[in-house]
Amino acid sequence: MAAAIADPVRRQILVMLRGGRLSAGQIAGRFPISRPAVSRHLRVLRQSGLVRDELVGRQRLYELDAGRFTELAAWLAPFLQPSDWEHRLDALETEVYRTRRERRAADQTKENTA
Amino acid sequence: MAAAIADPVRRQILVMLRGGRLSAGQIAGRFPISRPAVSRHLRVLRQSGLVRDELVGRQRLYELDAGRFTELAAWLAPFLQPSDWEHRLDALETEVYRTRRERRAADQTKENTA
DNA sequence: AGAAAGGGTAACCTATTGGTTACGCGTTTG
DNA sequence: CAAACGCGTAACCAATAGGTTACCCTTTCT
Repeated sequence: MAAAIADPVRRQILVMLRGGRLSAGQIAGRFPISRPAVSRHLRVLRQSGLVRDELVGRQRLYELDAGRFTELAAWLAPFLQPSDWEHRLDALETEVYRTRRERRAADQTKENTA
Repeated sequence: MAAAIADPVRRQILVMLRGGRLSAGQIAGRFPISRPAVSRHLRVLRQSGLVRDELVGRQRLYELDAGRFTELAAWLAPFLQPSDWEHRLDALETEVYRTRRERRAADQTKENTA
């Protein structure tokens, strides 16, 4: 799976898919290489599990599979320093951190009820 | 740099180095492949910047270079879901999170003083 | 039904990679 | 100072990866 992100074209594809689902043709159209070449990159990504595909009519739509990225992050995490995590925390302060506290509070309530 | 972690031997080496500095010979000794083969993997890791080396007498000691892992994490982060970060937060609750809050408090104090 | 569109697979070629053995060079040791 | 140690590099070889063109299947349009 780590080998899947080794190739620059495949990394590009992953970044593109962050913007939403794309068909094979749309993806291939954005690269200077031939369509079959892109098709094989897509196969590698599929087999690595980083990407999922669905057939819709005569086209095949691709989208990210978030689960696998979590595995990558899990492997990477032990190499990171605490300060790295702090930066992430800063970035997500308003997003995650608050909702997290809110759910905490909710859980507290439940515990008291139970 | 992403290509550096594509190879399983190199990933193994990185994991080994998490335990501290190791000489080239110590690293090579833990693999079934020949020493020159390992030596070239080490060169790839060196050139990728994930690893630093220092010559000590007639041996060459290797250690992780944390900075590059941060870059990897930065690339990976946009692919992760908020829930992933929450898990990390749980794992680091006592480590980072508390000291973070403590420093926050300290900064607050400074602001009031200034 | 036939033509066109979307897209994967096969066969093929070249460049890269990862392994091996042979070798060279600086550092330690007897 | 010579022998031994630690380790990188060079030359070579087989396997893999990534590109290309040619081909085939399925779905849509007329």
